[in-house]
Amino acid sequence: MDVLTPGLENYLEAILRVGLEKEVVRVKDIEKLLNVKAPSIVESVKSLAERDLVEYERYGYIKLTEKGTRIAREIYRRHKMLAGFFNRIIGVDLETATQDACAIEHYLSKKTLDHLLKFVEFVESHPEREPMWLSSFHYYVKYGELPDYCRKRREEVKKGKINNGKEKNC
Amino acid sequence: MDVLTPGLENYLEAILRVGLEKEVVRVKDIEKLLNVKAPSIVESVKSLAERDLVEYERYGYIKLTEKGTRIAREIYRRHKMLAGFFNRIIGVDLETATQDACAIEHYLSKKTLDHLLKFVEFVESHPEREPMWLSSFHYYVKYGELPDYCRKRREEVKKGKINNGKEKNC
DNA sequence: AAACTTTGTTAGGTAATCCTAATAATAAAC
DNA sequence: GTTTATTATTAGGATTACCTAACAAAGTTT
Repeated sequence: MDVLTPGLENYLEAILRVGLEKEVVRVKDIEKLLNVKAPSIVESVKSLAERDLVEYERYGYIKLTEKGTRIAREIYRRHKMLAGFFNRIIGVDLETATQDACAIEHYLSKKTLDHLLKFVEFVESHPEREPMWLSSFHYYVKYGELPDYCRKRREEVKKGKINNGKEKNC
Repeated sequence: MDVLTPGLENYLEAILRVGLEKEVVRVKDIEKLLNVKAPSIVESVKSLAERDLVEYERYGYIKLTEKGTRIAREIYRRHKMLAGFFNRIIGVDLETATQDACAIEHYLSKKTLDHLLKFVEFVESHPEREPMWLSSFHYYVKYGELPDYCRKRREEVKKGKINNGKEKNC
């Protein structure tokens, strides 16, 4: 089950991410990516090596094993999903979204992660254009009020002119 | 600033929550609520007392100070918002939603929390009935496919019969 | 009020993550 | 091929947040 602590998950993910950009992964790369000092990294990489998730020899490169790669990809998928959710749906800037995804990605239950993933898929199932309600939400966040076409519609609903009950938030 | 560690935030919140249900708050109440052994609680309550967030004397009751109450309420608001988001919007059962809210509530940035709150408000701004797209999403999560009326509509869009570009996910 | 039960405290310990300072290995430059 | 610079490791410590076991106080029963 969940043998991996949040910290170790984070290192595993970082190793994968560095590996996507560079030929080889070294301690200093992780140092930069995670803003963590070298000794912490060495310690954690050793721990990952004990679990057969990475191969590592003193002063050498850090390489994910097959098992490590599999798990790291899983974690990274989670990360991207969460960051995308915060950024594209909730409307937070990418940097904050990424940071917050990092902060919570190791703590959510499988079930919630699954539902969130489905939510993102659902919302973005037609990626050519975002759903109307979502645009409306982004407008709401930005300007603090529902956009014009919504207000108008609401007035009408209020006056009883429209009430098909099929639309919410506009 | 964020002087409060995640753990302490959690105890503060727990004290508030117990206080909402019972006249007085004691160590054993927190013990039950958080599933944590007494010594951990005593330790943390002492720490909260040092910060003037609670009043506490050995073998006595635990009482939030004014400042403590203010902060605890803030934290609890966050908690409820997140649990509600997971439960009512993302569609996770209440127990899981609550658990996951607990797990992440101390780690999210102010910005993201703010956007999430707005999102919940936005979605539930007409609480009499949930938005159509949300019902559609819940159906999607449950049955793995878009509900009938959506599929039908999609077919029509595909055939070029409809394409007003104003609707997504149905 | 003595005995028992419940509750709270202290002391001491563990695990996960981080750190600094000192040391060692490797790589680069002269 | 020494010297220098970069990079990695070890040793030792701090913090947070838990725990168990032993003890102490408060509350309850008879």
